[in-house]
Amino acid sequence: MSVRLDEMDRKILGELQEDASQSLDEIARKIGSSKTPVWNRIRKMKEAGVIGRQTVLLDADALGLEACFFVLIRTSEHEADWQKKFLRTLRNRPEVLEAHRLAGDIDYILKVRVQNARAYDTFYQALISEVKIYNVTALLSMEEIKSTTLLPL
Amino acid sequence: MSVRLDEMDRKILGELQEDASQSLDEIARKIGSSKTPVWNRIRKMKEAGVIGRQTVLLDADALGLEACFFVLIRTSEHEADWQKKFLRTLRNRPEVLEAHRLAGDIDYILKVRVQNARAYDTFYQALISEVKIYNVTALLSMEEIKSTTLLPL
DNA sequence: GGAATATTGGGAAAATTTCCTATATTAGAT
DNA sequence: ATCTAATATAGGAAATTTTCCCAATATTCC
Repeated sequence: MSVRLDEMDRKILGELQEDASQSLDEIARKIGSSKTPVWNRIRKMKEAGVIGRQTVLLDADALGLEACFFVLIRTSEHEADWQKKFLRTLRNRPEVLEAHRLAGDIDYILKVRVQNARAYDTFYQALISEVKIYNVTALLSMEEIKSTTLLPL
Repeated sequence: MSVRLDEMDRKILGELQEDASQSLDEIARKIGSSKTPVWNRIRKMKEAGVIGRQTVLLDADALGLEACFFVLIRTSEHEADWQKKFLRTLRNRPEVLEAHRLAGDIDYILKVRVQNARAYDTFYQALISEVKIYNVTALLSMEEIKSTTLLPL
């Protein structure tokens, strides 16, 4: 299930992160190998779950999703039932791109992408009507300085 | 440069987001079309920038990046020079996966992925030594409830 | 309604993936 | 150090896929 990654594996991951549409021959040439090792290693890393979904990154603005909020949530409820319902709600809402349970003062942080402030308010109203929340602070992004899926290798 | 997206475009984008390794024939079959329209539309949306990078999502834990922090930053400096340097610093640091300039009380939010708390501290020390920052709060993620690159269509 | 324009479906060449086989390399045991 | 076993590699061939062309169909605009 797990794999020990060597230098070549990491180079392959780097190339795939950078551009997953490259041919095996191209990747092999760049890292100084041939297509078979590249292919075998990719297959193994997929099996092991190191490599997950192959996807395409879309331009949110072009799709009309021009507003991005970070939402800080405090709750008074900490029972299992409440949490389960809360998680289900978040997972069902496609505008929630990220959700983390935090250590400390603030219990959860969300990243939410919507068309505009009005759409955020609609989301917010729906959220607080579904689950009881003690305190919410929304941080509005004015500028996306950086946004990458590339993990450091 | 810009494209008006119709229903078929959105279906194609949905399929590509879901699994960018699908063949054109497969996508065409799913959305009830044939490979040529799918191919032409993808090409146009790439040219228009609606479709960006094709990538592979890696398992951060498998790569040893087990700690995720959200960093809230307040600064007293708002001159162009300071900001330029700050942005450059963030873009050069691969552990910074997201950075947004915010409206309101808090000036910036970062998402930072590192090996562990010690590595975060190293990053933090490097950051504050490079640029003057008034106040920093780090929120430690205990659990990634949701993390998706799939934009709602 | 008819001409102009754009889009579609199918096909063929080029490129790529997938997998096989033979060779080379590494690791372990004596 | 040397042999053996296990593993990884390079190259090649079949199957699949991409890329692009063309004729046919559908759509738009007078």
